[in-house]
Amino acid sequence: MVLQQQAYLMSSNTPTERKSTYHHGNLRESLLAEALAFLESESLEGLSLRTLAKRVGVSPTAVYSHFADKVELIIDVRTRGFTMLSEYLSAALAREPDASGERRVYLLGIAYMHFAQEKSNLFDTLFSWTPDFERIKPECIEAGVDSVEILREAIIDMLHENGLPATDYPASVSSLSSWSLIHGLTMLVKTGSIEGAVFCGHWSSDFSEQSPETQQRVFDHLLTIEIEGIKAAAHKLTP
Amino acid sequence: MVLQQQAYLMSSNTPTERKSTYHHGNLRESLLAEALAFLESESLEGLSLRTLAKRVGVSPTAVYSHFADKVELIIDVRTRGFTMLSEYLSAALAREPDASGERRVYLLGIAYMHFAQEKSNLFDTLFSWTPDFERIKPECIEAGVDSVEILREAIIDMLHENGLPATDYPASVSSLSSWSLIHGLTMLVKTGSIEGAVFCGHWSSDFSEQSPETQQRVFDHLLTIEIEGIKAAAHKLTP
DNA sequence: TGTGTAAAGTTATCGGTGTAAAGATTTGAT
DNA sequence: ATCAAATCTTTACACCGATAACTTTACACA
Repeated sequence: MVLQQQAYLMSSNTPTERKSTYHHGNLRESLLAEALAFLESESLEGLSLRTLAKRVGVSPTAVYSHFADKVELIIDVRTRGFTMLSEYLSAALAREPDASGERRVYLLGIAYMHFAQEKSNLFDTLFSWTPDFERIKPECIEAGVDSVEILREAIIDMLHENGLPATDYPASVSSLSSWSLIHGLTMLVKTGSIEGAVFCGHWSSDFSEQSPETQQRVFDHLLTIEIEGIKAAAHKLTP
Repeated sequence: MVLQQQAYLMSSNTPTERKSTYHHGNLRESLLAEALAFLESESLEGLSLRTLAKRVGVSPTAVYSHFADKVELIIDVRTRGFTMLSEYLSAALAREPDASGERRVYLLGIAYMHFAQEKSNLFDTLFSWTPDFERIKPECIEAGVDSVEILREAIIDMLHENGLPATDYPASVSSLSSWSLIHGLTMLVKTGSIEGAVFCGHWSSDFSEQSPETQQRVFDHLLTIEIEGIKAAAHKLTP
């Protein structure tokens, strides 16, 4: 690393365009960070290796020293994204340490939707894009599983709180049910499918134009249906 | 049209590459049909105007006589797709004309997932792709609303069958809840998110490797939770 | 029955993209 | 000190969406 510092000391040719090192030193990490930064404001569709390389200050094809192709970069971005989602969900629960299981299910649902809105393009990269099956990396699955485990634990506690069977199968099915509901709602809101569909004509205007209170109340009702459903159906959930 | 037929009679230059007409005559329709055919086997990401034009037998830029750009073509493909989805759902109900409301909710859920699997790339085009807000066409919304209306009617009947309030608000919220659940499950299965997440470790293997019976049973349980939830929460659903 | 205008399709071309191949530079182990 | 491996650059190619200027055809109107 001493040698690396020496490299930084080497002077550049032009004063305007100073390129102190031939070797970037941390290119792979920089590219992933830059990709995540890019997705803060622009969609995955608009992401290109060339602009990424330019922003990092490297030649267009330098990327290929660290990623086999564009797909592999996206794959690795996704792993980061899933980790970020898990941390986001954990943070939401940490803000209310003594929350009951049922309350935690609620908090997770809200947090999930918030993440999808705040990191909209990243969320799309996680759930509206899939690599070919054979290219999926175990690290990515690992990162993804964490999120669901958090939900699963909340569900199990909720089942216990209500004196319901909380063995593997009912816990799995209830988790999947809750996740599907929240994920579906999130996607439908994000893609604008709800506008003009369910509520157009039934409400005064589009869903996104409703007051936050109205949106909040609808969300609460959906989760009420979900939780009441789990309570009512739990004893029927046998493999 | 007589003149058009005359045009077809004009001989071509080479015998291998015969181009009988300068004017295609039905290009817009052909392009949309070809795009839908393309999505039968390949993803939206891989769809290009150039290959579309080539398949239809027309120059690369002829597309621009009928579509402002690639986005507009996709927009119109989506309108077709939503119509196809509505028809698919209607057809599923037509096969069981005397089904109860609750039964129809079930049938719609199954049909929705089947459509998403059979027309996977088209489904992605409908729900994982969105044009800029200002480019949305009313025809597309119209076509999309039809599907939800079918579900909404089933839900209303189901509410009536159970002596529950079936006015606008509870019907809307229940519809949204059911749609979200089915849509979320569909997306999670399609993107492979479920593999390795909820069931990895809790079941013997990945979800898609489960027997159809097992998958069916899980689906049934999810819908049981949903329907029981609506029944249990219906009286709480006030605006 | 011409005839001219607008619609429909073509060719040429531009900037941008992913990526393969070959060369230049740096690093680090021997 | 040297040399191979890793890293980055240069060059090049095929493909893509899109624009502009053109040719061809269709059709309304005289």
